[in-house]
Amino acid sequence: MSTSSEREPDGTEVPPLADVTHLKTLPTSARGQRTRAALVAAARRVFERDGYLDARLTDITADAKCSTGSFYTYFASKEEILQAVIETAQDDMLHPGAGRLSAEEASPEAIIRASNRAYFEAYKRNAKLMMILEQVAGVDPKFREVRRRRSQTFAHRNAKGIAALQERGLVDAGLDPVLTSLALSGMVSRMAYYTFCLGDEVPMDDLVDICTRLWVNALQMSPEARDDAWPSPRCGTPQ
Amino acid sequence: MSTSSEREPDGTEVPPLADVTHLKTLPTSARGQRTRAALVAAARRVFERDGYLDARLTDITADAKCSTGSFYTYFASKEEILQAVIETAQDDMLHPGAGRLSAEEASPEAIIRASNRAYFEAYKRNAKLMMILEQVAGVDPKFREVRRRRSQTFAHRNAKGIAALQERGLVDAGLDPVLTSLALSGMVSRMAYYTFCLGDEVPMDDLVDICTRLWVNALQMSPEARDDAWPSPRCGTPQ
Amino acid sequence: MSTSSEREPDGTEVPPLADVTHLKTLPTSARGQRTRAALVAAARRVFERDGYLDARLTDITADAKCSTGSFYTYFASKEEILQAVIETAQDDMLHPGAGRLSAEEASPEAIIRASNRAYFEAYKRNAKLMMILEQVAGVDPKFREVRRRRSQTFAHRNAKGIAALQERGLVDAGLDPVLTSLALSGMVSRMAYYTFCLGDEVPMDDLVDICTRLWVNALQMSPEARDDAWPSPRCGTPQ
Amino acid sequence: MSTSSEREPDGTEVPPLADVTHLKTLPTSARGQRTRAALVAAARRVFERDGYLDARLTDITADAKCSTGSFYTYFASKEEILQAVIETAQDDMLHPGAGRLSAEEASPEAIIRASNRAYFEAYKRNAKLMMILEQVAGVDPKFREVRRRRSQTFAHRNAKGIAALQERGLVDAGLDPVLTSLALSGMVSRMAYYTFCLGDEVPMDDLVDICTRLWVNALQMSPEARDDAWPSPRCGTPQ
DNA sequence: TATGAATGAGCCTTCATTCAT
DNA sequence: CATGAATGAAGGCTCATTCAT
Repeated sequence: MSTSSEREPDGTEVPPLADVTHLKTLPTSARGQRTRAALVAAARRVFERDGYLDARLTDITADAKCSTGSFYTYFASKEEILQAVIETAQDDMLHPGAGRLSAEEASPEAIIRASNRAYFEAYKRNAKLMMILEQVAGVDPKFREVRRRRSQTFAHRNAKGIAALQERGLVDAGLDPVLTSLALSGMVSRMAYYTFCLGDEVPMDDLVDICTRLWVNALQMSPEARDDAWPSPRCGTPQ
Repeated sequence: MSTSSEREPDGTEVPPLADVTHLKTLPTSARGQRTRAALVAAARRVFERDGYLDARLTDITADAKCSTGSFYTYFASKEEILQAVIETAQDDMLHPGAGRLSAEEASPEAIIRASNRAYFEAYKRNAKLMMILEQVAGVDPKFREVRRRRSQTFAHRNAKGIAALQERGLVDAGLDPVLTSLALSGMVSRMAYYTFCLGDEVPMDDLVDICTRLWVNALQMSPEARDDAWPSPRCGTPQ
Repeated sequence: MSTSSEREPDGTEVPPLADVTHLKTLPTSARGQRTRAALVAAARRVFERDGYLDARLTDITADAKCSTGSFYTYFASKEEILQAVIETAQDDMLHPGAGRLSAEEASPEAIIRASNRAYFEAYKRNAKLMMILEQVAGVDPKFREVRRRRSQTFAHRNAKGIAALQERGLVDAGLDPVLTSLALSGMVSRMAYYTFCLGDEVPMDDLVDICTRLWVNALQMSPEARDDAWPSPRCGTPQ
Repeated sequence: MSTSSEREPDGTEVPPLADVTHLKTLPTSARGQRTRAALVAAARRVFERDGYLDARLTDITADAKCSTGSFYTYFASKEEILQAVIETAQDDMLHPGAGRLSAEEASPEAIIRASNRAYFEAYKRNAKLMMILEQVAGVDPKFREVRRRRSQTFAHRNAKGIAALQERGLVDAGLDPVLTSLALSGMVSRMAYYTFCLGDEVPMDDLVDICTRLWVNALQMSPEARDDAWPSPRCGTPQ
């Protein structure tokens, strides 16, 4: 779990996606850890079933087979357990671990394509949780910030990639890398939301194809450049 | 107010953005219409100030200087008055009335640019209401549907424009016009949300520039085509 | 309609079954009378459909095709229109007009039987209204009084009949005529309530048979007396 | 408390008078049981004072010295606590425990008399609650059913007693035992309602006398039979 | 006389959080 | 550490009645 600040492969620090300063310390005993884990798992089930706002703490504790009092042994509030639930999905979202292509062996387009696919697949796996996050982000500024950090992590990564491609003269140098990354990453995340949260049922391959093509076009990547090996950071993973 | 189905300039019917079948009939007397209008205006103020979920009906009626009972003369619930509030903003969002360029006198790029600018400006004017809509869409499927219809109205418009440009050979013929429109329109609306709802403070001109450039690039519009006059439907207005 | 105090055949005064002192005077114009009658008819329909407590005045005025304001032209309150509705049924209940047997031509038992049958048939015709009356009597002392007067009218009638039979030596002289009448009349009205309000589905003939037999037995009417002509007031009509 | 199905002395099962399937489970801890009992006692007091419909939940919790929230720990609604209140009175009504005469030592008439007296005395003790039950039975079908079951319990008992007397040739064999029991039991319960709920102030002894006499007469019990020992089930307890 | 919009007091219910056992 | 009973503020909604037009 990404409970402490991490570093990207190039050494840039990745800000934690949520404020992980727990009021409650993690339990030391094995039994305590089991109870805490049961609560987090139960909370995810209940949140995904009922939504965050409609979820009752008693449903969570019932599902976790513990008393309401025990809840407060591990979490200070309903909010805090949601944060814990979200954290369990962050690794999966940030480092999907699939489709990682080394820059030496893959062209820029292939890397963008792989990143997009990895993103969409991770989003699909966590779609219900993403809906929860959208729900609370609409209500609670704290979770708007959580979502913003997640977006920025992706946008920074991609901005760096775009800038690198610009330096190598492979893409439109007139594009502001930060705004471009923000826009294109937002485009991909929006598509993911439409498809996996709202259920618009676009086939996975079509999603990957159209987004990759639009990225490549938007960056004005020259035909020859698309096949070039692309040295440094990953790019194309949207926010 | 767009209470009845309308038609686009080209004759296509625009679906109403919300189910305008009121349970409560619109008041006939002038006095009733005044009261109803006062309630809708008050509701908008209160929703924008406190958010939808935290808004209390009594705050609305107090602001509208009428009794709680009068509220229920015109609306069956908080939900229903929100729908009415949203309707009052729909015309402004769908037909900004600014920057309309006739196809005879403007190039495709100019039209896209004008549409994007008009969209961003309308979004800015209604930003708080858009946040409200995001908030309730996260909570209530009925309003997810309202938002979805709004998106689809824009996406359909733009898909038609893209298809027209493809027929004229001015843009990448390999792009699926519907998915492309969905993606690029989503990109623009996401940028609007970042900027005007989350307060990321990007200057209006930069927003218009980057989005227009990315549209043009993504569609692979040839340099000469950008200056072409572009006959039929507007394009570039994002969802 | 029994809007003024009446007299029994023997000259005894029958108390009005409801306080018929109208706050509102009866309308003089033909139009007014039509509207009032429409309201009373509508009220009966709505009360029978929804019950008194759940009936809304607006449903009544809507059914009567007049405005809410007009209601108060004719009635001072919801209570008052219920009284008016009940009055319309009183004649039917008190003077069923069927099965009246002259004492010269009928035996005591035949008269009791005819009275019981007339009562049950009148109750059946007005069963829903009787349920309404039970409902409001449970809630409002004013209507408990209405019901009590109705009971007493029957009980007085019957007490007189029992006393007459006792004088003629045809029935058990040791029975207090008032209490006996109260008990036996109550028995019959209870059976009517079970059957026609609660829906216990006892055939009409069985109802009449069992009640008549129990009356005759309870009074210890001698076999020969049963066939005797029975001079004066009707007897056996329960409360 | 009669929370589980019971058996009559002769082995017949007595149906529970109310659906005792609680949505809320009975509290296990002593503290919980104390609170629940306090609420039920408070509810009875408040209902008897204000009537069911006018009773406010806050009055009940105030009287029970607990918070409004605690009410919902034990009861799902006002309706449900009324059911609980009624149950506490059922034992007293069904098994008054007074005047039970063994069939070996008492005549049929003595048993009827004792049963009537026991019924009237139990009714008097619970008169206010009986009014509440009448009130809600007029409004809520669920409680009409509760009342119906109570009636049927008495009616079944008595029907059995009547049938036994018929078999022994002591009473009119031509009477349908079920309808006869229904009618005579209804007569007694009606008298109880008049006297103890409407306040008609008939002395207890007169009530017992007249009802017993009417029962005995109605059944055509022969003078010698009245003194007979009467073996099996109790009879005369009205509904 | 007819209309129908306006009134507003009143109460049931929820559920995150606390704390005595 | 575990338990689960106790807490209590807060607000949406109804509908009989009034009254200006």
